[in-house]
Amino acid sequence: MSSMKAPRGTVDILPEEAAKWQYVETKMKDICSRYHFREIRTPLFEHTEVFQRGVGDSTDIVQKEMYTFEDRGGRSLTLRPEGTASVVRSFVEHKMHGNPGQPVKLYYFAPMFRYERPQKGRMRQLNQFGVEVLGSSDPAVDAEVIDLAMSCYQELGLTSLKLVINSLGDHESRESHRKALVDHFTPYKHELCGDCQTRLEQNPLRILDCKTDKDHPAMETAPSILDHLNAYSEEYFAKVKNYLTLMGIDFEVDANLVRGLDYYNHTAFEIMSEADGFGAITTLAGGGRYNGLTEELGGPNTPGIGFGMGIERLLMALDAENIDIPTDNELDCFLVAVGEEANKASVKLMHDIRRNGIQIDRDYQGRKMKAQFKAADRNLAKFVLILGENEMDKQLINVKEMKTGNQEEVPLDQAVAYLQDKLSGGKSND
RNA sequence: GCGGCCGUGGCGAAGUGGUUAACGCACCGGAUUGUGGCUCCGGCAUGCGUGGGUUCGAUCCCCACCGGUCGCCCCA
Repeated sequence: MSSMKAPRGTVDILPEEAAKWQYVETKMKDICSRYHFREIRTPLFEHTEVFQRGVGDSTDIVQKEMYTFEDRGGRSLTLRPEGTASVVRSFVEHKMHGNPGQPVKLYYFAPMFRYERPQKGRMRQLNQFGVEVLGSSDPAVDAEVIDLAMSCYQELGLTSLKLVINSLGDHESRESHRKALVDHFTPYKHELCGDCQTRLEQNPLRILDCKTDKDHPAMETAPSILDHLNAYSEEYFAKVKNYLTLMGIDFEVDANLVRGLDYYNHTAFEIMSEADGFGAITTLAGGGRYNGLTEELGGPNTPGIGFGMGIERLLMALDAENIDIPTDNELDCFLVAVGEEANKASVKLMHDIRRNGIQIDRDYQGRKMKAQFKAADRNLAKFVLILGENEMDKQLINVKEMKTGNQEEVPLDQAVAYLQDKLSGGKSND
C-alpha cells in the first residue's frame, strides 16, 4: 500500500498545477530567447565523479545528499543534484570552447535529486531552471546573468525580492583570506560547533555562513573577504555592482554570502523572497562565477557563470504574493450525442472539428442529455453541439452558445465552417 | 541526520474501549420522453496509515515502522 505511493520527497504535478508550470516555463523560455540563451538538455544521471569533482567533495551535496547507485556494468552513477556540473561536463566533452559563437550561453529546465529530509520548499526531486555562460570573464556577463534571473521573477509579477551579492575573489584573494580566517578562528577552535571545527581545515570560508556560531564574538571581528580582494578582484566586483546599478537593479552586499558549492569565485549571489508566510526557506535562486571548473572537469581553462532557480520555490513565492497565473480552462465545444446513429456520426464529426483546429470533447459515460449538458457546463464549453435522432434525420446539428443560450440549426456538412466563424468572431469581439 | 505536531470515505471534518463510524462538499441516480441553475429524494468507508501488543472486546490505550507537516543543519 504505502509502496504504491510516490516516494518520499516527491510529488505528482497534477493537471491544474501543471498548467502553472507550463506558463512559467513558457515565460522563462521567452526571456532566455530575448537574452539569446539556448537550451541544453543533459542526462538525468552522470558518472559520480562528475559531481565529486565538479561540485566538490567537501560540500553537503556530495557528502550526504547524492542519489548514487551502481549500474549492471559496475559503474557508479549519480542522479544529478544540481545543474552546473553536468552542463560544464557537456561543454568540455563537446569542445564547445571552439564553437563559433562565444561565449556559449545556455539554459536548462531539469529535475534535480537530493537525499534530504523534506520540508516546505525542499523536495528530494526538485526542478530547477538555470543558465550557464561559458567563455567570458567580462563583468557585464555577471550582471547580465543576474539581470536575467531578476527578470524571470519580476516579469511574473514578484515584488518582495532581495538580491544579495558578494565577491569571493580570485584564487590569490581567496588564499589570502583563507589564511586570515584560519589565523583568526584557530584560537577559538574549541568554542566553535563541530561542523565549523571541520570547516576550519577544509573550507574556512563556510564558517562565516554558519547559523550555529553566528553569535560567537569571533564572528563579528572575522576578516572579510572584501578586505582581501586583490586589485583585479576588487575592480571586477566594482564593475559588476556598477552595471547592476546602471540597470536599476537593487542589491545588497553581504560579505558572509559564500554559497555551499566549492566551485565559486568572484561573483556570488542569491535571490530571496521577503513575502510574508514564506516559511523558513527563503532562497529562490543562487549562483555565481566558477572560473576554473572547466579545468577541474578536464577541459581548457574557460571562465563561467550561472545560477540555479527552484521552480517549486518560485511557485511558492507567487502563491505567497497572491499572484494568479492565468490559465485558460475554457473548452471550445462539447458534443452531446443521443442514440447509436448519432454516436457513430459524432466520431467522424469530432475528428473533422479537431483537425480544423477547434477543441471539442464529449461524454463517454452513456449519460442522458441533461447529464451531458451538465458535463458541458462543468467543462466550461463555449458551444454545445447536439446530435440526436431529430438531427440525424435532418442531417444537421443544433449548436447552442452556452453564454447566451441561443441555439441554431446548422447543416451537418457546414458544422466546421460555422464553428470556425463563431469562434474566431467571438475572439475578435472580446 | 535531529526535534515538535499529525495520519478517519475523492476532499474537508466529528467521534467513542463494545457491531448502524456523524455531518458538509464532491460525485452518481431519480423526480424532469431531448438541454446548463435551484429544490427534493436516494446512493456512496466490511473501514478509521501499516504491523505488533494490552483487553472478553480497539478506530479510540501502548510500542514500532511508514508517511505528512513544521523547524534545525544545509540548500533550490
